[in-house]
Amino acid sequence: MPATGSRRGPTKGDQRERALLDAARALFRKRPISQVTIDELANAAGIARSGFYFYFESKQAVLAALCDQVLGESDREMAEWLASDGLDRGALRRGLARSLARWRVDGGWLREAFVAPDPGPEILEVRERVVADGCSAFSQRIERDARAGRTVSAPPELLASMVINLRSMVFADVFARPDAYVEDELLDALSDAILRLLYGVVPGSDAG
Amino acid sequence: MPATGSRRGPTKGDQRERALLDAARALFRKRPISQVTIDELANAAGIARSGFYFYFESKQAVLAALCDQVLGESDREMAEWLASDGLDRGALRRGLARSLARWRVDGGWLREAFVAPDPGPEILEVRERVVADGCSAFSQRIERDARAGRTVSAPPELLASMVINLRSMVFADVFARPDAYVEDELLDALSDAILRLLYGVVPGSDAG
DNA sequence: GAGGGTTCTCAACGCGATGTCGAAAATAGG
DNA sequence: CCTATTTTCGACATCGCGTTGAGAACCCTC
Repeated sequence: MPATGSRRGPTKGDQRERALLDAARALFRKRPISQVTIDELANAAGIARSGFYFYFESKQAVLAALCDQVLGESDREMAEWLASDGLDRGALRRGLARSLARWRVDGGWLREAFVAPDPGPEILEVRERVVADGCSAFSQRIERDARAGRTVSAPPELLASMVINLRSMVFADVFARPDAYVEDELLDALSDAILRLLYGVVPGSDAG
Repeated sequence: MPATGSRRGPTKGDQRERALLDAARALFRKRPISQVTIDELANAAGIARSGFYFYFESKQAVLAALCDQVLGESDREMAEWLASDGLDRGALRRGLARSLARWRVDGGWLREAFVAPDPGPEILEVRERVVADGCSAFSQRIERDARAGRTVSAPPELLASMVINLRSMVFADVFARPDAYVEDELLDALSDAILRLLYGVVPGSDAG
């Protein structure tokens, strides 16, 4: 099997690997992943098509690597709220804002990667890891709330996956129709919706 | 361009078109759409690969026709709740149950079709129509509630899309991991979540 | 600055899926 | 039975993927 990649110091090959990753990110931002051929990906990185396979096994593998990269960056987006106490709508809203900013840039292909019909094993692995991590982080927050006496009427894992999915889908929709929403209003509505979903009411709001 | 299909009376060709559609549905239930080749699709319907093109222009076209078919059947799932008055958790839950039953069978490929990265124009058209219809139906229900004095704190269209997406994602998850949920509990939790999302509280529940 | 191992590059090949064409077979009508 | 339309299929051309094996570039060490 090829695609062992380079192992020694940061030689020429590492530059190429980066170049491929960068080229891929740029291309995926412009066009559906399935329409980007390995040929043009390689060309964009300055090598021939067959050279591509020295670095990656397939387009899926590039995608997985790219996801890893981006998702690593995104880990801290919601950290503030996850660590916070009480409902803390402010922290939640800030986290959502950070998350939305990322979606605005890389949302398209990220969504493609994560929602793809038949992802290769590499993607599947990244996907499962990320979903599991996200759900467990949210679950913990929710369980903590439950112990603190806040009302939570469904299994925390289910609520966690609902919140995560809700966020993703709304952001995906924003990405698809950028002009349909005003960012501030959207963030307000989404924050409220999540708090309502989790706890039934929003402090300072008119629910009752 | 081929694929004009048969136009005269219900001759032999119409049977074949149906056979193709049926074969496609059966195959798509078993395997990711992208892995189903036109060759095996045609064979399953009893004709040679090249004969396929007499009936459809591409696999995408078959998929679009199939979506049309299924989505027509599904229109009435949530009708009861949409027409009902007040919170009517029972009607909501029944609608969700019906919807879930369909997802259990056709959810996989439907999701693939609707969530696909770069759908052909045919799919795109069906998709947009369905999403628009669904959102507007839900929006109307929500607006009616708002007028009736029930508290709704976000734009109805946004809430509608949240509810629809929430349902889809939860069902998609059920489809992916059938054993992770108990149907009754799931439906309870989802009904409550939706009511909470929309109105903040659930009648007879412990929110407050 | 020659040798030798590793790292990197690429042209050529084989494969499988798609879509097109034109000729032939089935079918229906007169 | 003869003819026109509908339906079927084999052969071809194309495109993208992944592999292979030969060799160029690089980087050490002596």
